[in-house]
Amino acid sequence: MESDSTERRFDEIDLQILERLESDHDLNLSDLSEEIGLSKSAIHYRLNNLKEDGVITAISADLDPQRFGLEMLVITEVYVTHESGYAADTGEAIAATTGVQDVYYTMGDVDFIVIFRAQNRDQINDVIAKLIAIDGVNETSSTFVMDEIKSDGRVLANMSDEMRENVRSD
Amino acid sequence: MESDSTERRFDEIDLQILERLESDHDLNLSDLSEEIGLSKSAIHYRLNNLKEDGVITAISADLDPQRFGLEMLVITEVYVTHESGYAADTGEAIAATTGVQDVYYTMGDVDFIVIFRAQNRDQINDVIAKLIAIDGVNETSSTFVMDEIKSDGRVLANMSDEMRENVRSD
DNA sequence: AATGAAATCGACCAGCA
DNA sequence: TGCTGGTCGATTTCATT
Repeated sequence: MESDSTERRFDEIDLQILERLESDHDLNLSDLSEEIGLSKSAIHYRLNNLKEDGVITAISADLDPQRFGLEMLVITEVYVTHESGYAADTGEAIAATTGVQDVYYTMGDVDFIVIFRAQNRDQINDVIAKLIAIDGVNETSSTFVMDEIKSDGRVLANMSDEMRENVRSD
Repeated sequence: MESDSTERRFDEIDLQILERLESDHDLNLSDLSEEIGLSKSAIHYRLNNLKEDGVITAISADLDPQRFGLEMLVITEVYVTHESGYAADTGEAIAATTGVQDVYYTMGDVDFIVIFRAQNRDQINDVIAKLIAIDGVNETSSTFVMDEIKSDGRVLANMSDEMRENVRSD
């Protein structure tokens, strides 16, 4: 599983395989083989390369948060105190807070944007209290998400034609 | 693949299976079988139920955005005009914008929070221009993400012990 | 809901272009 | 390096409890 995390290029076959598997990995290698017009072994060979190369970071099961009672999604802006220099430690502490899903270190006014899920209001308060207690955190401002209109971490599925062209080898 | 999207409860075995597969589905059913102390068929049986029940929404390949040159992540706040009533149409239009990954309809000051990736500054400008052009959109304010400290959509992995207890059937 | 046996599918290998 | 066909091992399915 090697990965140097730099951009690379893909031929149309790799892009087709990736696009398909990014949406649904529960498939017949035989079907894919026919659709693309390449033997099963060849697809398997390409898949192995894509995994070793770190393009595919994992095969994972996607779970529905609703079925676990996680009906609330909160986006919190975190401001750090001016005195603290680079806020790397603060960022790590935020990321280590139980329940926190995403932590982004941002440019500009706000220092961190934090996203987390909760089953009820008490849990929301708990997380915010933990964030405020972190060394270097000065202030927080939370927004409640009323509707998750789109939440789609897929990479290729969200790429425009132009973006796709930029990674094509042909 | 039935799903009524309501909360349900899980026994410890289901939770163990889900926790494992959420992180890595490149599994060895035999290993899982030994770890958990249940026959391979039984685990497969439970897996089928979890899929049909909509708890597992998909098995998918996770791709590294960096390898596709998507080195920039942007978070944009979108404000709608006061005249437009419920902003459902506006939300759908935002979600349909090419490149956009997440769209959240939020309470309070800001109306939508939009997250998208780009390969270069031109693409960022393109997306923002498209957002402003949408009917009902009044103003946008974008923040550049300098460091993606944590970005982990896994559900069970981010649940606290308390949250986990709340969905346990035992 | 779980089991074991039978059918099916994916992983790997040696060889080839 | 990328692909093929075949073999072995693993998984999915099914009848049965």
